[in-house]
Amino acid sequence: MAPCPSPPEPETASKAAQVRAAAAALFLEHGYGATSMDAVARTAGVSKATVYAHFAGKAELFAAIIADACARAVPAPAESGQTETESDGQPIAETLFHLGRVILDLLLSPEALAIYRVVMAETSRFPELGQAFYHSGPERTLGMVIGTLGRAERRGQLTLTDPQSAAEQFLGMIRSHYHLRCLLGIAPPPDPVERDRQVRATVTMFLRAYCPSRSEQ
Amino acid sequence: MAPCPSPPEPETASKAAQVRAAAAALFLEHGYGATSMDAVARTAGVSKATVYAHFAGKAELFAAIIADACARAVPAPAESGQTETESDGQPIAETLFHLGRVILDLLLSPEALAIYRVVMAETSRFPELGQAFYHSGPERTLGMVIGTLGRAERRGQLTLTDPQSAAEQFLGMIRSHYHLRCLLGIAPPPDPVERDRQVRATVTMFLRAYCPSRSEQ
DNA sequence: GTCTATAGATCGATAGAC
DNA sequence: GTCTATCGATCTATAGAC
Repeated sequence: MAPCPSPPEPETASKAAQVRAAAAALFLEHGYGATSMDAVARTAGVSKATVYAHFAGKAELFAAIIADACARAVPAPAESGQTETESDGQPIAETLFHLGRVILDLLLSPEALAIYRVVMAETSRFPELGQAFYHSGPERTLGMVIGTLGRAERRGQLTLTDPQSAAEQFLGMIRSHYHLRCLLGIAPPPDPVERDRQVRATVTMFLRAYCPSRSEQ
Repeated sequence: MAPCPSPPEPETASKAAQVRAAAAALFLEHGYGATSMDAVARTAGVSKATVYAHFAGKAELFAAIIADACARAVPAPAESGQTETESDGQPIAETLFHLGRVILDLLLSPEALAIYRVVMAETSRFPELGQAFYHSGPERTLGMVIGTLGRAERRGQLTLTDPQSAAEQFLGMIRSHYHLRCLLGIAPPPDPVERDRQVRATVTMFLRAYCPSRSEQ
């Protein structure tokens, strides 16, 4: 029988991928200092020498894993909800509610919370990671909100003095205390009903300040 | 000559205080995992055995230092600006501006940023620290804002459906992206002029939504 | 590339003299 | 209480066989 080039073993892919998966799980759960290369190798089911054959060291492995996590956890919902939901006939309240709900779900996802915690903790040791995360995460989200607010303003649905400032206000209210409470481990992420209530309150307040015709709320 | 009970040596106080000071500086700058007991002892100018004579272990030392930092960095400005600034004759815009400015300065202080980073990073290993920090920090700040908004509402300066929700919105906008950017090390804390502009924009937006008579803005 | 085995350094914590 | 000296464990990283 011919040798099978890709064995259907528990190794889902190459050894490098196993190492990446194990390192991602451990780094995001326990942080940089509390994760040892021994634990990475053991979790990945390979030897430590194999880990060092694919990554130059612990710092490089950490940087690669965090960069991966940033690129993977963010942009998927970032582009959605922009073309379909946001149409001319859509009330601005509905547009903002959907946008805010998507962003809140993203912020409160376990992966995003883990990335926030780890990147904040290691900004002094890995300054470039904070930059990379900010550009691929919060900054892109902010740009998305600015775009939505700007288009709504051109449609006459909003009256803004500064779209950037209004977008930061909107995002700040969406995060509110929930993001902080979850990052500190005070309480588990709220259920969908509570998230709806939170986003609804934000949109209502936002429109009271920036909507010329108050009929939508 | 009589023996001097408190020598005017570089040791500012007792050895225990030296250890606390050194541990606070190292833990808040480098985090829990990257700070060794050797480094604490060396920085404090004492031997490692002395450190262990005053604290049972690294975890206990860390918990003591963080609890100290929480109690010290927060309540000083927490009670100010409540009785003096907030009088019946004061316009609500001025009250909110002063309150927001104090809170923003507190959030962006290097000590507060360090505490946020360290506590968030170690929530899995020290869950009680997240609770302690939240109660002595963000929760107290939130209560202060709720109190101010409630009193303003009773004076007829504001019309709120829910003071708690409005306070969280106010705090979220005050934090905005500055707190996040500083936590991630993207940019240094903004200068006083920029902070004024940020708080002013927040208060203006807040009053457009919640102030029945719009004459103040 | 992948393994076993280990070097070399550092960690948290302690023993014993004073 | 404070010191010096050190233990045992663990860490990052590598050498050498296959």
